[in-house]
This record gives sequence, structure tokens and C-alpha cells, in this order.
Amino acid sequence: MSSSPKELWLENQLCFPLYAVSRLMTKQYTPLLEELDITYPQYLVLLVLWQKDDQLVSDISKRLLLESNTLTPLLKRLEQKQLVKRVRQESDERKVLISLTNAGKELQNKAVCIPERLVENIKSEDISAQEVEQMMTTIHKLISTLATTSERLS
Amino acid sequence: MSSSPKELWLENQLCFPLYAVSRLMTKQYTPLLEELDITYPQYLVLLVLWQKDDQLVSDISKRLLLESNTLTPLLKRLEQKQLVKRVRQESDERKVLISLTNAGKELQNKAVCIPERLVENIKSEDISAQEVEQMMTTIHKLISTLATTSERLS
DNA sequence: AACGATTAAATCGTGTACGATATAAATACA
DNA sequence: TGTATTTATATCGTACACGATTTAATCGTT
Repeated sequence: MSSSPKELWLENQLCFPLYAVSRLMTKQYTPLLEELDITYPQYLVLLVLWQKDDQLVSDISKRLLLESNTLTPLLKRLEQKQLVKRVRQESDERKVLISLTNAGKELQNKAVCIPERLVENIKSEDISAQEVEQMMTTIHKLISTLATTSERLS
Repeated sequence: MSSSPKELWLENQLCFPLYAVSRLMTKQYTPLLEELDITYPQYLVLLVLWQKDDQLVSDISKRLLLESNTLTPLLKRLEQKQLVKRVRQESDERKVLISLTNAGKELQNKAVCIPERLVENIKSEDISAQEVEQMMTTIHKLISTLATTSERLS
């Protein structure tokens, strides 16, 4: 069936399954987030702000592992939707503080049901809660390994 | 520290860790793939073709879970790089067969070392091979669950 | 005070992702 | 044999991602 060495098979590489599952998971969120009129990365930013309001672009950047070149336009779109304010700090004009508007705070009420609804959607007989738990533990370890190595490179 | 219910914490949602680890993993590939002058999704397409040459756009689509709206421009870029040919089938003019050029086939020789080099990079004392194995098993189950549910919806 | 180095965001260009729609070919079937 | 339906790919518009660079403000050192 295959001509290539098995190291190069799609399934045997770490990358593809992670890439595929990430995209599929995002697609699960999409219809739920449409009700809030936000995208998935916008939802992540709001999660960060709901947990702690008034954060710098650089704070959000560290949290989501996204650079300003991704965050700046995204935050401008959230500002257009009147969900956040972007205010340049007086004490240090380089920094921009991101704060939730009232609408942004209130959106949290519509969002609280999302995690629950999502878990409902992906429930499967084949996959135990304990198994998912374990996967998450490994992924968190992987993230800290990879995040520090890519930090070292930049 | 936090004002939001813990269901809405970034770390407790399935989505963010999967999203973050996928992007971090892709970044690990980037410098290796630069040597081949291809991007990560282009690499995935080539992996599919190296395993079995001469596949339809729809075959690659099923394999990578990417639609034609993503694949068509990507394949055109691979064609520009002279790595693949795109030939419309005579028997059925709707179908487009994707085949490796000689350069595309030869690129495999430069790619064989990538999986090994990558595993080297992400090796960590905290993470056992068995643990990664287990994570992959769970992720594969998740993918088949999610892929079938999203198929049902479309 | 002066000026090079650092830092925080923003800008730019390229390449995905993907929903929605379009196009054109093949098929079904009345 | 038309004609409605389905299928395979392509096109379009929007929104990320991200490397590279720019801009402007602050810091550090002399």
C-alpha cells in the first residue's frame, strides 16, 4: 500500500493528530460561539479577561501564546463589537490596557453554559473521563516543554 | 484572583490546551521545513502523497480533513514549486488528480530525518514515551468521534 | 543631557482555515 | 431526451497565525 518509510506515515507523526484534533475541536465551538457573535480566538481572549479584567496586550500574549501581530487586529475587532476597551497607559505610553466593557462582562452569562454543552457533544462510549484527564496532563507537560524551548529560541 | 466560575478558566477547557499544543508543535516543524522550502500544511499533503502517489483532491481532503477551499490554493502553490502536478481526469472532468513530480519524490529523501529530529527536540524528562503513546491513543479516539459528528452535521 | 539598547505594540506580507456560494460535469430519472 | 439533482472542485470574503520589520517610548550607561 505504501511506498514511504513508516516514520513518514501521517498517523505515526505527532503533528497531524494534534493538528487535526485542534481544528475539529474548534469546529465544535463554532456554532455555540456564533450565538455570541464571536470567533474562537476571540472567545479565548474573553476567557482570559473574564478570569481577570484589565490586562495588558503583553499579559494576554503570554497567556495565549499569541504575539501582538495576531492580538492587535483581533482586539481591534473585539473593540468594534464594543466588548473591550483599548487604552494606552499614561505611565508608560508603550503599553495598552485591555478592559471589558459592560457588554463584554455581560457576555459571560451567555458563555457559562458553553463548556458543559461542549462536553455533552464530544461524549463517547470509547473515551473515559479519566482517559481525557490523563491526556490533558500530558498535553500540559508538552506545552510547558515546547513553550520554554521556543522561548529560548527567540 | 479570578472572578469567573472555574468552568470558564482557560486551563479547564479542553479547547485551549489542544489549540496551544498544536500551534507549538507546528512551530517545532517550521525551521526543519524551511530547509525544504515548504510550509507545515504543505508537508502534510506531501506526506499523504509520499505514502501513496496519484490521489484525487477529494482523497487528500478525506485524509487531512481539509476542504477544497483550503486545498486548492495550497496545491496550486505546491504546483508552482514544481513539487506536484494537477491533472484533470479525462474520464470525469470534475476530478483533479494530484501527482508528485520527480522533485516532489526526491524531496522525500530530505524529509525522512524530520520525525527523528523532532522527537529529539521535544524529548523531556517529565514525559515518558509510554505517556505520549497513551495520549495519541486518546487523541485518535477523539478525532474519530469528532470527525464523524461533524460529518453528520454537514 | 545624550544616545545606544531594550521593550511594547503595531504594521506588513504570506499562507492557511473555513463558511458560503459558484461552476461545471456527471448522474438519475421522469 | 431533457431536466433536476448530485458531485468535485474552485472562488470569495473574513479572520486568524506568524516571521520580519517598524515605530515610539523607556531605560541604562556614561
